[in-house]
Amino acid sequence: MLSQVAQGESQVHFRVHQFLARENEAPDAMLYIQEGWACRYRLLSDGRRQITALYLPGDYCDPQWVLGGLTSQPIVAITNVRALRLPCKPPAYASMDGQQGFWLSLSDMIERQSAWLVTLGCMTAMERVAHLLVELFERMRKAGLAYGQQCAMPLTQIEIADMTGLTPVHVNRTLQSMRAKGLIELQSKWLRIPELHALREAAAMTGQLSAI
Amino acid sequence: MLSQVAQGESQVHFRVHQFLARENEAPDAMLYIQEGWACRYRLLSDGRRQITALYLPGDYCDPQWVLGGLTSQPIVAITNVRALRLPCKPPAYASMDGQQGFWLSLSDMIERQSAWLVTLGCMTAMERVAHLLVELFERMRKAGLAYGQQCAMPLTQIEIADMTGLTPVHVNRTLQSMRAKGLIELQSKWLRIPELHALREAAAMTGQLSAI
DNA sequence: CGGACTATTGAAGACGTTCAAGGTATGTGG
DNA sequence: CCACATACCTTGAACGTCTTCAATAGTCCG
Repeated sequence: MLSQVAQGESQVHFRVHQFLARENEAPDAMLYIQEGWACRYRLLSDGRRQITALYLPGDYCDPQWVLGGLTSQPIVAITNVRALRLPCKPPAYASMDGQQGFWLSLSDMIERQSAWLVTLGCMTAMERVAHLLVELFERMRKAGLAYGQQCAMPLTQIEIADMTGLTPVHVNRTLQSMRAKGLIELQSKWLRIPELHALREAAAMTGQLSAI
Repeated sequence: MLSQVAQGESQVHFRVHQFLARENEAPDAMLYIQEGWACRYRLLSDGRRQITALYLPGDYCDPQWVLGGLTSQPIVAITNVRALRLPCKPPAYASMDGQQGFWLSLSDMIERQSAWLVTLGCMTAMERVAHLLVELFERMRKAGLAYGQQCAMPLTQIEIADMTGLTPVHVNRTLQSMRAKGLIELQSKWLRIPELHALREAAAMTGQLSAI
């Protein structure tokens, strides 16, 4: 979408576990992720954590910032991240006219969030993990980062647990069960999906349109 | 916010269980809810249902429609609904300049959705139900529809179950447990919260800012 | 009054959690 | 290059929360 560094834009880098944004900040710029993964999350006082959004290459971070207000949740790098800094003075929606891609991005984020409400509210462990892996694969493919049936998958099982609302132990057992069924091959941060159709079925995503 | 019927606007009414919107429609107008409750939901092929948004008086239905695209989820009336029809031709963001209230509304909706991801991903049954009741009460109060410690609460236990990701049976037991602890009084569609502070604590909402 | 939906209660069972321990990678510094 | 530390993954056993199934009682409305 953005192929070169234009006026006011600059490249920034973040290392694993480094914050792209902290809580209650007034963001002055959005980030266009070029490489690496990041996530937004909420931490409860007793240590429970829920990841509420994932940012992959090609994503804006965070689209909702243009609506104004403070950042309500921190965003942290899951891998090393390279991004483009896009200055914006919220509420900056006026200046976004014609940036179809950006509004689509906001719309997509809301849509994904809705889909995750359904997943967390209705689905079994297997369906949740399957849903996550399908979503990741299809987003990576859309970003041109899938190679045949494979793509990078840098999430740890703890991070998968914090996304799916499960415990790390149960995520482990669920992944093994999926491996045993031949639904996925997952090792050394690399995911292969022999039959996407089968995995989508296991995710109760039949009938839903693919993200492609 | 809107006190009279202006150009192009018109009042519309919906009865309980009537659709405000169906799936895969191209919405040509937003609705500004004046009276009554409605909800957006997703239904799975095997009957599981997740309510993904609640629309109360003073809410726009649905803010994300201005971002364009088709409606991805149906919206149905929970009670009789009176609303104002606000024509808009998406993408209509350009014409929304200066409508601060509207953008705030979109921002609030995204914020609430994030909060519900946390609730569904991390919280116990008691915390989920408490969270829902606190949120409803504070939204009703904001709309000027709370009277002291009380407000209307037209949701059935089945609808509470579909919001919280629990079974109706367990919602029933949870509500009784909350009544036994003196956290709520709930009967004939009317909610009273003796000590909001205590209920917020039961909802693990301590430290979070009130919606007021 | 009758029918449909909603609320309540009990008992049994499943899915996921918790606790605990051991094993395997990964990276860093000496 | 090896030693060590840290983080991540894997496995087992016991437990708990929530579900499921089923039956009864209450409420609303034509």
